[in-house]
Amino acid sequence: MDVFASLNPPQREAVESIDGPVLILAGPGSGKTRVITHRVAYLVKLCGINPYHIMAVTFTNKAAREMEERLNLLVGSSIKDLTLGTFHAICARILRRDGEAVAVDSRFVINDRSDQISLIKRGIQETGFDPKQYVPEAIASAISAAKSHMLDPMEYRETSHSYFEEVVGRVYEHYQQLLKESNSLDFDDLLMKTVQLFRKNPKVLSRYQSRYWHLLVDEFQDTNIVQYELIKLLGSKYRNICVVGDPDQSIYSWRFADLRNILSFEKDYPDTKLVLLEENYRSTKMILETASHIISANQQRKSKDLWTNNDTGEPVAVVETYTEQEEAQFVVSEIERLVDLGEYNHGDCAAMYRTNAQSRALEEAFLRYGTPYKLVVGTRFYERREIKDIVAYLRLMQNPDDAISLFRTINVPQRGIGQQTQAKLSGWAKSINASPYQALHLLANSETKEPTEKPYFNSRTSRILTDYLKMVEDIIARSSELNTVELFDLVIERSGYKEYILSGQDGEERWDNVMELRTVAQDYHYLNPSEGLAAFLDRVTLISDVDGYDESIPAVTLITLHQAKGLEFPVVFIVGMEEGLLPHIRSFDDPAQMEEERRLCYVGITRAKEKVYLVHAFRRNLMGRSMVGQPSRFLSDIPSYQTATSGWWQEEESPLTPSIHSWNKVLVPQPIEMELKVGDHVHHSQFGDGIVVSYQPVNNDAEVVVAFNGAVKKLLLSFACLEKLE
DNA sequence: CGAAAGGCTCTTTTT
DNA sequence: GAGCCTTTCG
Repeated sequence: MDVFASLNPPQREAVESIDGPVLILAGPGSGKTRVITHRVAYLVKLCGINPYHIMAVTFTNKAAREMEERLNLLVGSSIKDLTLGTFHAICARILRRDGEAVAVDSRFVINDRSDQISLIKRGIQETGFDPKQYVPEAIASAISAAKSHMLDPMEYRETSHSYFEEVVGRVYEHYQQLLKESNSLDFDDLLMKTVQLFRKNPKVLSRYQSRYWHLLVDEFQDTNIVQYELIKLLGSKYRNICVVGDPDQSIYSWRFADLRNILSFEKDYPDTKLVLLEENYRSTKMILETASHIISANQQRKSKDLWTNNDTGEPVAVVETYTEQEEAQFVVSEIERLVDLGEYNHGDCAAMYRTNAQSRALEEAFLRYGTPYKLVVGTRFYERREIKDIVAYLRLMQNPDDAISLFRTINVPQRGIGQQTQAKLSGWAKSINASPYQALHLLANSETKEPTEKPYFNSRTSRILTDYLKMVEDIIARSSELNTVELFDLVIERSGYKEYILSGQDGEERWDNVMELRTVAQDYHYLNPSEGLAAFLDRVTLISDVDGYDESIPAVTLITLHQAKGLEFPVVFIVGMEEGLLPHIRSFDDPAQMEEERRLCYVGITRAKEKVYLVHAFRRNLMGRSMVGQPSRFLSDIPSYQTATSGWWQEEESPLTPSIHSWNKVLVPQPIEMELKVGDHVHHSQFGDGIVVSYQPVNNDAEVVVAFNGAVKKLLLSFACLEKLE
């Protein structure tokens, strides 16, 4: 094997610079993935380093799996000793092994986002606040921010300055208590506890430091401070740290990823070797230039010179449709046209959007025309009710103190344990400082206790509770001798879940989902019982969205722009190119967030190899209401010579093809019935009330500048749907 | 005391 | 349009 064949000089340098810190800034399509895999292959094959001494961190499990497959081809099976995975997965493994030193019980379960929200909601209530006044999501986000900056509740409260932060601090403290009681960790804990473990236990740290001679981190622009600290700690012995990233593709700041990590890296490691990968092998010149124009408008950015030897290609198509339905129809009919021409097949095409809600209109159009598509819904499989139910049962077997899972399973199938009973049980458990499981145990087994200490349950309820407890205890008793699949089957059998789910709505489909989960469990049947169960549960919780994405299926990909990072397609449609959607309205008042929206757009366009369509609709249904939107500001950053606003993409008339207009031409010329003058009060459906600041007749239309509350907008009279207020 | 039906709010992106 | 919460009915 020649590890270097077909690497260009900077790629080769990135692969060969194995002594000391390396920062690789890799533009889109610059062969970043190849560099990383070849670097590992180089270390193992040519430098003779045992994969046991290498850690490679990827952004998704899917990326890890792909790297493993490629390395298997390049290096062979010895690669199984490589430490490979996401930060979260790697930390979970470390904590299962060594977490005791920071009071983490090795049987901990991991709470996903929705578990986290429900626990925080309980935290808000039990701290004496009102979850309606303090939105759990907002508190969750603040707590996550604190953890991402490694602040424990005490430290957080020392730094808090507002009343809201005071509330967050109190909830945070109590939330940690709840996590502890239920022996569970949230995503942020996995990272933070691992850092704490290393900081407080030099011996443990030293063991890991000695093990990892080489560290690699992909998607470094999307790491947060804790992750940075983790790498810094792990790498401080050998200092062979290689990080790869692209600041222009940083799109996770809302998850507290911090671009400053790249700056910190060069500061913390002054001897860093910097490698720039600037040759793009993916896209046409037109596409690359269009993307560059869009990203160049960002202020907070180092400019770089991306170039390609690829063909010039076609201009990017900018398309306006009348509604979102027409938008979806355009995407479908255009794909069918390309397929009919024999130029592409369905699997070459992807439709990308800013928000998940946008997938609906697309899906409907694909279904209606029978065009095959695949919707990337990795995590949503695991968010399904039936899946969460079964996972909750299995979590309970690993960790019966897990209150979330206990209350999720206690009345599913319905046993007659309603909210009242659950609240009583929960309250009593809390009052005696026990988990609900322990409380049930006391209830069932200790007749010696004072009767007043126990809550009163009528005989029927008592019996049901005892039966439930007995079922859980029985399964736990047998769990040590059952592999993951056997345990899975036992849970289904003893809980009566099959009959329950089959008798309900969409029973067959839901049962199929349960069986699909079972096939995942089969992957772990060869491990010993406790190890297998833990690994299975970690996997289903730490699953990332794109993990279930299968590129080999010959169908059109429907995907969010965030999920699309790291993928590539010959043909890319970006839909919803409108103000308020891309850029999203929530970024309007924050320039930094606006720049991130722009990067998101950049990520989308640079996924394309040959064709890009930027599509926007004149009106769109948002929350039931039909709204009129303006074309995205990003469209105006593309020089007109690089866009085709009509023509080339629809040489043949297709019966499906909707009427298409260019966004910068008049769409639906309407007679102007309204005369406005400076100073008039007007109403706009999106921006509210405002005052006309200027009025400029243009052809048959007029440009009106209106000062709305907080924003000054330039509008075209015929499209703005302004109402004159008297 | 539990299950089903209607009214309310809020809509970004996700390990 | 959906999920969550509250109310109402059995």
